[in-house]
Amino acid sequence: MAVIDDVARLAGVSKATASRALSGRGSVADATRQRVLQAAAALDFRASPAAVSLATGRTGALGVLAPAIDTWYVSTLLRGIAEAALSHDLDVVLYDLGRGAEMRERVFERFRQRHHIDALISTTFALTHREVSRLASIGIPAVALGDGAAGVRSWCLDDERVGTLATEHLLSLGHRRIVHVGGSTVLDESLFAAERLRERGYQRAMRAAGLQPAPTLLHDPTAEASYAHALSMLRSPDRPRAVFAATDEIAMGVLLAARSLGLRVPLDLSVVGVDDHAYAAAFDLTTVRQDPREHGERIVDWLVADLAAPSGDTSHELIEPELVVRGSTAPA
Amino acid sequence: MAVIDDVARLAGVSKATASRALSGRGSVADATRQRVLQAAAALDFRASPAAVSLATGRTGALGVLAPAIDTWYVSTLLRGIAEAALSHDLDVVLYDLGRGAEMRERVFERFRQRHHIDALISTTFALTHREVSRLASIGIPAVALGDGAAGVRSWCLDDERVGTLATEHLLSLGHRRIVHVGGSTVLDESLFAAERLRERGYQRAMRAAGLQPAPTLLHDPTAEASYAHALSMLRSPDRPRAVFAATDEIAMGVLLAARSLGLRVPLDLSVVGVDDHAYAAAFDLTTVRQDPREHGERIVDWLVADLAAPSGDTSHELIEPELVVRGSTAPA
DNA sequence: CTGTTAGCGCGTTCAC
DNA sequence: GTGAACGCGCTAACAG
Repeated sequence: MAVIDDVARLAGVSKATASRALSGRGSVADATRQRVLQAAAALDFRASPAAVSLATGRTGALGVLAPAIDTWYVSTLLRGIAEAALSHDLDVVLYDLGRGAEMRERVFERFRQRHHIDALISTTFALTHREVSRLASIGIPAVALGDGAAGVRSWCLDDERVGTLATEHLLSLGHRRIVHVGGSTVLDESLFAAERLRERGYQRAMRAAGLQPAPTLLHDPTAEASYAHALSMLRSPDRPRAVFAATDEIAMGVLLAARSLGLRVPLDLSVVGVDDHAYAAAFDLTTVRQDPREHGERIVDWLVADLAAPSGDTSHELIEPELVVRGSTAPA
Repeated sequence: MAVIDDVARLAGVSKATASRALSGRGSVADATRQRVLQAAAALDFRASPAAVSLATGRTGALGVLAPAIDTWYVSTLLRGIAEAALSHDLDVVLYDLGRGAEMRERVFERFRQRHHIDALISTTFALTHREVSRLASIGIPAVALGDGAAGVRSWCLDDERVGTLATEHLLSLGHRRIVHVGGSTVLDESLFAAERLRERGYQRAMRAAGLQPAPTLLHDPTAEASYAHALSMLRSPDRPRAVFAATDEIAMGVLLAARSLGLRVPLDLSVVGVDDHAYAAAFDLTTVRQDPREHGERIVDWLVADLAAPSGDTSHELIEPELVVRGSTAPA
């Protein structure tokens, strides 16, 4: 494999000039640049990432810190990040926190090593306070998608707005017996934050309509747990006529339960979810959409700009959710 | 941040000795090694990955080449890979091929650069012949999970066995009107290979039972497309009494269609899927399990061993599938 | 605008 | 078993 010295020799210039011509930094005469570029192409020259990294202190890689990536939201987000990173000529290094404490500890220990990555993207609401402060002490810039930490640029879906959007949709259809089914409290406190905000949005919308919010039903945020809980909820004689589920996965569990009980959706029961999960259309589910792929692209673009010219921006930006009406909701 | 010179000085030895003591290569007196280790710990020394990489030619990273990672199989596989890589102190660099041709081209172009990664794991059946040969010319060792390429160590689910397992289960329950619903041919030829094998397994089992296999119904391998197709299939007067779906996602579409037509599962219709998808239990779906997480761990472990001592092994290993019986299948 | 020189932080000969 | 010197491939600082 050709090295930069070969290119310089073939172009009849010094290593330094070749480097300048190749990287675009520093000024080089046009004719000289052309010769260098041609020589590089002829030799199929590729700079050694390790050498560049050692000389510049940059790695050309972005780290992504994610809790269990086998979920719709995180894996879709990752696609957006990977695509955007590639277009900026950056590698994506994946750190999966898993679902247990042991992995998390090992990942954070690994972070203390130097210069594996130029910047870190922490995704979804899974960092503890201790982890946030550990990240801060590493010295590489970090941004967060989700509940923002102090001193870190972050984006977050406006989860309270999610709750009011979904609830107001049901209210506008004339529903009054509306129940909110949420996720569990067993996961991280910071994940719980999103759930609490969605619940609060629901309660606010109910009260604004002069209605008493029903107690939120909590369980594991999976279709399976939701199915089991929804069965008993829907068997009750005073069952709700409308359900606002905190995620599409939960909503799917409710839909499956309703169907197996012979309830017709949306005639006997209206259901709204959150996410616009890949299956939401197949379930004909009305939902509040968020677009993780676009989130990923947005965060990478921002990071690349900030890497080039650090802005010191530590703002926390709310992402506006969008209601998608499908066939799972109908007038009361 | 402390460098190895600081460690050497504190321990009262030379850089060379410090390096030997830290890496474990070369012989160092026990007492000396202890002093170096203590000094390193005291200074919280971490070797610079870039410098190590430049000196040794190793990057300490594994590349993972994946088609669209927002699918259950790939994202779960990625978890297994990430966890295993972490335990071997390796980074995971993600290359998402996406669903279009443009991304693929850019990813493969990127591969031509040197030494981003020590080895490459290509996952699921998505490589074209041209891509396989491009990979081969890169010079970094590659292994494949899926349809094996010549000269590359590979693992693959025994897809024909998948088909016979599922079909024989339905046959053993007394079913005779069994239809196979498969994925589409619009994706890569190599993905199609798995589908064809599952179909062949179905046909073989049917013929072995003295039955005529029905023509396979093909459509996009999503729950949504499956739902639409299943509706018309199940409305037909001579509808099947049992369905073997090529994936759980397809099976879910069939189940949703059956329920919306008022058909009772498994009384009126038995359904078998493939994967043991995260939702399979919620759907109470009988399925042929594969364990992508375990596949990921297995492949990384093999790779690490082969990196340490290249075996030249280019064998192609079949992974045995396992039937999981749940409530979506019952006697005819 | 260009060439020379000096590192970046390690691993690794080769002497001793 | 240990130390001095060199090299990995590139970029940055300084002259010219």
